[in-house]
Amino acid sequence: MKLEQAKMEFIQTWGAVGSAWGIPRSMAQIHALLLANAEGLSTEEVMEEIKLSRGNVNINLRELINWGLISKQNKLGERKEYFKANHHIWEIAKRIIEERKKREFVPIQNLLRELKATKMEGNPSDVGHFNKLVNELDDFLSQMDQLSELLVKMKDNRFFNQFIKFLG
Amino acid sequence: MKLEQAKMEFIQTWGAVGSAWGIPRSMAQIHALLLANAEGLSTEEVMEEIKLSRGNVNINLRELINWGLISKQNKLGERKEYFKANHHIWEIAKRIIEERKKREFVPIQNLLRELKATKMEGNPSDVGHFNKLVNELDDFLSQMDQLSELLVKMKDNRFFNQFIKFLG
DNA sequence: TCAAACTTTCAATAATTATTGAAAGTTTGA
DNA sequence: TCAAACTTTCAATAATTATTGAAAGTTTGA
Repeated sequence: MKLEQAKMEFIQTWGAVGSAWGIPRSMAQIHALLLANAEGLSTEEVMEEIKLSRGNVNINLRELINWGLISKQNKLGERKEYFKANHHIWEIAKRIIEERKKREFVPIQNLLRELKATKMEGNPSDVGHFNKLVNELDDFLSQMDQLSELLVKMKDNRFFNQFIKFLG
Repeated sequence: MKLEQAKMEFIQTWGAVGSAWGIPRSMAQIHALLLANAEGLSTEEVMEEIKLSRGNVNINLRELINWGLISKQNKLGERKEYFKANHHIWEIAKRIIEERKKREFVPIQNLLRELKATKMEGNPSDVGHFNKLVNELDDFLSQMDQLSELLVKMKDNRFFNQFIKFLG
């Protein structure tokens, strides 16, 4: 199989999976493209490789920078900006976990904390059920939070491997 | 605060967070509503409480059943079907993890496995970089898979708590 | 067998989200 | 200071996804 072909498949799949989360397909595709290339690419090159408009590429490159998944590069004597992926898998995972936490955990945790602090009026047994739910969810989310902290502290597969082996 | 009001806030937030993943807002809202009620509700009641059309409620109730997050209930002497949430947090988490794995891990893992098995043609250093990426990603995803298996095996917060305390 | 009570389907539509591309903006070096 | 080389913005549009609601389908018990 030609390398180019393999890269394209990788980009397609990463894009599809990304959009199954809430990540825009183009953003995921651009990320995949940059991951697949050791060197940084320019906006033009990205546009060319995955057939996206200038605006789209510009916006999504910025977003990838915000996520901490890629960074700008300047080549000596060139004015053009190049974009290079962060290639350390654990770093990538860390960034993605953090971004998803922001969107998927924090809002619900904030609400739960608020609800816990509130005295409910209503049928006591219904109130009881609801408070139980709020408490259990909050506990659960705190646990997940702690787990993600642990994960984020790990630096590579090797450490993780031991950790898993130890528990399994 | 009135219980009803609190439930509504919970439903709203759960819906918003859900749609920040790939989960349809209505599906997440219906789930939240059923979680918040100890007893099962009928299609009519769900429609009434969160102002959704019959079709929408029907489809999303079915999807929640597919996810294993709710189940049908029949009340003695009544023809109507009632829908009741699974209220065990760890069960809920397990189902969600499994569904998300299907959508977010399996497709990329399949591709990676395929790519690993393929001999690439191209510039050796580019091929090297790409193969390294494929291998590292595959390793990483396997690890996450193992972690999720572990999580799913835990039955409640208490066990998880010890586990976390031990590691932290 | 029939009508009432219910559930399901699905084409049409609405809502949301992503994308385009041209125009405006910025930076650079001569 | 100016024009060339580049980046950014954003209104218009396209694409996708969710929702509606009426009609069709199914089940029940008399």
